[in-house]
Amino acid sequence: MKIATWNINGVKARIDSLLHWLREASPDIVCLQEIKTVDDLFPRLEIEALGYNVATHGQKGFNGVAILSKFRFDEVNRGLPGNDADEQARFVEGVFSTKRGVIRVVSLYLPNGNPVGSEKFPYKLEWMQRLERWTRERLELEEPLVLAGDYNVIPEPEDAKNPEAWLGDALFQPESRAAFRRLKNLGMTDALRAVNDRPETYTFWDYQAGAWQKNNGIRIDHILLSPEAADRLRTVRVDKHTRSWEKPSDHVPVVVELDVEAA
DNA sequence: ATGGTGGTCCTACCA
Repeated sequence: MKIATWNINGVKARIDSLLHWLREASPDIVCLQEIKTVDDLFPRLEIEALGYNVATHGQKGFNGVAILSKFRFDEVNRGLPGNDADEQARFVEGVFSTKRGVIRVVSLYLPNGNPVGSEKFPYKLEWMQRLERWTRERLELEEPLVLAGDYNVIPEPEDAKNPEAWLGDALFQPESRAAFRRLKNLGMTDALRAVNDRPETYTFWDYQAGAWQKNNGIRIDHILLSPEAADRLRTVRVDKHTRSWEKPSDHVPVVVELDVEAA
């Protein structure tokens, strides 16, 4: 089973690229972030025509996440619990049947948090605290769990070409990095780090200042696996070539292959 | 480099 995450930075602007990549990569489950549309305007038909089921959690203009799946959804849960005042669409969970129990897959778009010092940074940390609590509860189920998405966290200096340039940024604050470590310390495995030690593996390059041309990237799109999922991890791949396409997203897909079969 | 680019939606806001 191939499970991918991709921040597509606007599904309407990216639909041709998305369809092309779906045909090329043939992932079984895809977690999308920043769809930037309400559910009714999501280009569902074109994607369904490729054999995918679609679950969206959209919002007008900003944010928005979705899961595409070649397998039928047993269950869909929208929104990260724990704060009824939070109206931002950043979290959707899909549950699927496998030959041995279920697999749970989350598409998450963690708050950016910039600028540090504004109300956006504590919102980011509060969201991460809720994600930690949610994950701790899900881990009690002892099921394969995949938390895939744009975490907006640079975990370590080696996850940036120029780490010193990010010192004042919410993505690289000690508090953001510590919250990401707490999530991992619950027992979650950073899939890419588990099987890939190649230097300069990034998932985001800014549109500005020739960042792509200079490979001035950062690794902020992560796939975290529960023990039951990590034990079945086969491969991890970053589809970096999509960043060279016309009208690219500033993020590229990350794909894991798990030794899990759908029912 | 108090800029640089891009998406959404039409006026700024977000990243």
